[in-house]
Amino acid sequence: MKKVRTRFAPSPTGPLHIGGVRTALYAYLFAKHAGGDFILRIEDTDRNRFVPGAEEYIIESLNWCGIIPDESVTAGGPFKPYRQSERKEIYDKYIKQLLNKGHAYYAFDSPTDLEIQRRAAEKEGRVFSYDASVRMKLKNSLSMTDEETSRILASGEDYVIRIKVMPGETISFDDMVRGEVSFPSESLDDKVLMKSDGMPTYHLAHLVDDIEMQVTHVIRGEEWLPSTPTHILIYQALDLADRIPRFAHLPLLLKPEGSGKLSKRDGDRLGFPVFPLQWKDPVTGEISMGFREKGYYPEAFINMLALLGWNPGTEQEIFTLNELEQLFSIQQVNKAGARFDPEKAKWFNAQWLHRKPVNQLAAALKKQVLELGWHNNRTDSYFYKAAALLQPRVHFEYEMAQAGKYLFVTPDLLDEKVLAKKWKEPYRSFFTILKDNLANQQDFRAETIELTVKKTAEHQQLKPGEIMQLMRVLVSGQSSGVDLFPMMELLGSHEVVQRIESGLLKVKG
RNA sequence: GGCCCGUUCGUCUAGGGGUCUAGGACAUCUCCCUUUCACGGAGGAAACACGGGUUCGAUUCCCGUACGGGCUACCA
Repeated sequence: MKKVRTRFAPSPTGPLHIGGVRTALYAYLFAKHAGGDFILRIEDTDRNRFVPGAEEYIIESLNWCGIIPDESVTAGGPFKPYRQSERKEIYDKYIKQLLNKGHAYYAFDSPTDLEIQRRAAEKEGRVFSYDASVRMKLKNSLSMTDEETSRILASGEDYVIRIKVMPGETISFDDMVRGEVSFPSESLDDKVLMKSDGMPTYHLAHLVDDIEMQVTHVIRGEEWLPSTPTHILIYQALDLADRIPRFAHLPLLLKPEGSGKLSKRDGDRLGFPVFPLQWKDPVTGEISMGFREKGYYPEAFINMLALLGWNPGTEQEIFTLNELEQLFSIQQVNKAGARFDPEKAKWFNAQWLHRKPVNQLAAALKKQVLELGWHNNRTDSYFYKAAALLQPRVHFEYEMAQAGKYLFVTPDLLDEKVLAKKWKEPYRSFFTILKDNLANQQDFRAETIELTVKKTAEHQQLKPGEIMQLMRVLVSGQSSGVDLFPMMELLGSHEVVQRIESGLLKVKG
């Protein structure tokens, strides 16, 4: 049994979209589940679309997600180089083989020639396709004599090399997520294998590399499904039919609303990231937000992505990368496209935050509070307790300081709505008495505070329910927040008494 | 247009001939807990696109239709 090897092969044309990250994740999980290797290969055969910084961005993104390749440009490996632009000679060898066997041919049609063909076809309501039905009428080594071909080649004129697809065949293969898929060869065109600049196209390069790098399973997006039969034909032409990898074509990620696949525009329009990391366009300087910068944990991010199109068949929803590696199976991948739901993404982050150790949150909270300049003399124990109170009520770490502002700063405004609705002037004397009772209380713990409050209320013939909300507003300024009595304990007797005192002054009679 | 792929609650999905009165999660609504607020818990509303077959029986299999998506570049 051959060792399982999968790869993720992005092209460095910009930031990695979350659909791409998911593809990488599935390819990684598939390999790891089988105890195999995961390779990162950079497909940079198109010089025109190369974007500086994109390759580094891709590597950093995967790294942030914890998707660590066994072999890559940075990690090296037995099949280096892992950048296609550095593997030109290898492709040339394969091209020559195809040419020699008559499976590929030279084509001299200029881009303008082809454009004319397309227009003409369009006029007749057809779509031009460079295939067996027209190739003998075009300028190529099949329609010309060998002498002519040699002469043009020698003259240095631009040419491309195309695969010669024979009509009348049915190409079928067994896709791991879709099952048996088949195509008539007439529906295929003579795809360009080598461009006029001497670089191979994706179709040739990826296939050669997959063979050379001993890739066993090709896991990629659904957009590649229509070109897969051409790839199979190339394998066959190369006498590599017995080494064709298994294919798995993943469904696409769709927009949260409307139709079509998820794009950068959707993120901008609806206010959520579509990229793992923030990206600054080197040309326009435009900045696109990233999940990392939006406060998402990488664990939550990949957890969410993993469930977008895959499901283990149980009711568990929170998984570590490790668990995913153990449970992942390509048979459980859905066939239909999945809409990305930004709301559920937030929920995943909250779930992970609720599971974080409190001291991690305490450290984050401390940093935020210090940055805001709210208080710098709080003890670490204070931050720990504050973080513990805040933990269940936030979705992101960065929300903590603002959500618990009253734990650090005396409120200057009290919630008017609650006051208007619940305040009655007779309560003033109650709070005055309560304040004194609290001031005299030796043991200022949540339970004893609660007892004091209830006893005092009882003495004044008040129901605790009447004054609880008002007490919260007096102490925190807000109508909602962390557990009231633990909050008072944390603030301490002196602070609480002062806040009630100054709060009462702010309440209009 | 052509080729290919898909279609279970608003969204992510489980289930794949009878156990489906179609399960879970997000969002939404109600209630409970907390005489506060969240977390949490309980419950409600909410789906097998449609039409034909096959079958004793179809959400599940087959065929059509509709709808959605992808591809149709010397881009990947």
